[in-house]
Amino acid sequence: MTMAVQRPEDADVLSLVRKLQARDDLSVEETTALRNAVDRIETFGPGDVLVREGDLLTHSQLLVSGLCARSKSMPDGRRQITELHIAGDFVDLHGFLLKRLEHDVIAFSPVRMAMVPHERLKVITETLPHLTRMLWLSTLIDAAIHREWIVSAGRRSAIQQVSHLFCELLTRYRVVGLAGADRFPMPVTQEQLADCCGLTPVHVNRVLQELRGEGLAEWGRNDVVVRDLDGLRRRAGFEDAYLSLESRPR
Amino acid sequence: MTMAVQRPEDADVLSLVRKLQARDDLSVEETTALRNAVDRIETFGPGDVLVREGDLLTHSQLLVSGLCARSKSMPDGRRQITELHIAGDFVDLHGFLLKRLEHDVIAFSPVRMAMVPHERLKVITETLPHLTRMLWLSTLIDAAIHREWIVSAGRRSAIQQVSHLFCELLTRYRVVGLAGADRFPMPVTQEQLADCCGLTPVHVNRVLQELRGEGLAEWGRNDVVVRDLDGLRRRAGFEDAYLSLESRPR
DNA sequence: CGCCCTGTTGAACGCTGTCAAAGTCTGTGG
DNA sequence: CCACAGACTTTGACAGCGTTCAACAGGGCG
Repeated sequence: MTMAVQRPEDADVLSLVRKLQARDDLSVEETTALRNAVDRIETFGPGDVLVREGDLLTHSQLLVSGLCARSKSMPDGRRQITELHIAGDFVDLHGFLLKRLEHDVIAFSPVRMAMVPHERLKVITETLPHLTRMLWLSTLIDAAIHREWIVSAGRRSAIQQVSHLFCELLTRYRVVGLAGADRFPMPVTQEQLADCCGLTPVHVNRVLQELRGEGLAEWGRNDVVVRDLDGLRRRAGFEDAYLSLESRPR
Repeated sequence: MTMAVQRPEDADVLSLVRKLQARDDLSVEETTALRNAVDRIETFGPGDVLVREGDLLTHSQLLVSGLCARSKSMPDGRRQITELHIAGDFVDLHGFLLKRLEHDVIAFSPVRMAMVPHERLKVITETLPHLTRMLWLSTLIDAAIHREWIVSAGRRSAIQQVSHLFCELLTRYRVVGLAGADRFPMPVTQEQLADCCGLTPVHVNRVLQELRGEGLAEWGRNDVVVRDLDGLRRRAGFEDAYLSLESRPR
């Protein structure tokens, strides 16, 4: 897939600002600093590798639009996805301090990435402590999501795992204002969904049929339609506390 | 179990300093700031709850000695542990910005905790940017460990999971200088180990027998003896890159 | 001495994986 | 407009890893 480079615009940080504002107020100075931290915009297509495992990193990438995933590959070729990222997520802010990631970040759809040089992030840590804490917070929410995925993989049944993931994504899309009334974007194959849940594509297929049969959710080519949110939450045992949706001083 | 309160000493931050120094140099000013951030020391016993899910937090706790765990409880009473913490780990530094944790932190052994008021952490973020980044880094390593556990729970067999956990703990204990030549402390029941791996205690028991039978590792009441580290690593597919053991400017 | 927690063992069950094949959709090019 | 290729989805039969259930053993501690 070809890659295009563009000039950044104010709209590019909108989803990130929404995401952070849901957890604490941001000042104008802070939102401006985020906007100015963006060096350029690049676009990629499905399957493109945005960050390769082990590479030394100099930029962090903010997902402006589209869907991407953190994917860990095993020696035998099997894969496990450890997080899905939607607009407003800094897909490799972890790389700002880790310097190398131990996994790939790959695009699941056409994506627009805002490139932020680590040097500018460093300046933020030296001049804007509250904004620094908010960026730190965003990585802590990533960690909380990781923990919930550990519970899913370790203790939930296949149908609960898929249900839980759907609840999580609907909630996160709502935070940035990108969910429909009862649906959210999901441009993902069943094989990729299987890699999220640690299942096989065959079994994911059966689970999706069961979810449809129970009237809970329907899997489409590009999105998921939630037919019965309460039922889905109950099926999943979903509680949104781990997403830290309270606005409070941080 | 009774709780005792004591005055902090320099030695209380030693393991943390070692852990951070393994990733980047710390200045004297920074190590002093860490030492002065400690308000008091408290001790707890096995089974004690150090942090309860949902509580509003005002301090973060640095584990000085002993072993503790992040534990998520499900409605049906089953549990999943999402991380084990050893000396030098800030068990709820995440709580500094999340303000509430979505899981419990429990002691697995007698533990010594250094209590650090959030107010003092906030001052660090406002005056010591590099130390702030190092503390942030420590939470990013937690997240990397979480991701590895997702892979374990999602894609590794039971014996690989247990082997991988042993490799991880031996490596982390070595960083803070608390591992023996071929062994590390593990004051944990098989049921608790099962909660780490998303398995049943019965199956964990069989896996431990298999590891012993293959001459890879032996499970003791208070520690694990690694008989064949290379073999264990191969069995687990263990790579230590996710622990960010390179010292470099951050 | 006796309780309770922890560890151990065996047998049967079942969720999910594996394997194989057929069906469907979509974009492409003739 | 149709034929075709390739990726994705769907289905069925069967196997296996890990669970469940039950019973028993061992050991620390009151």
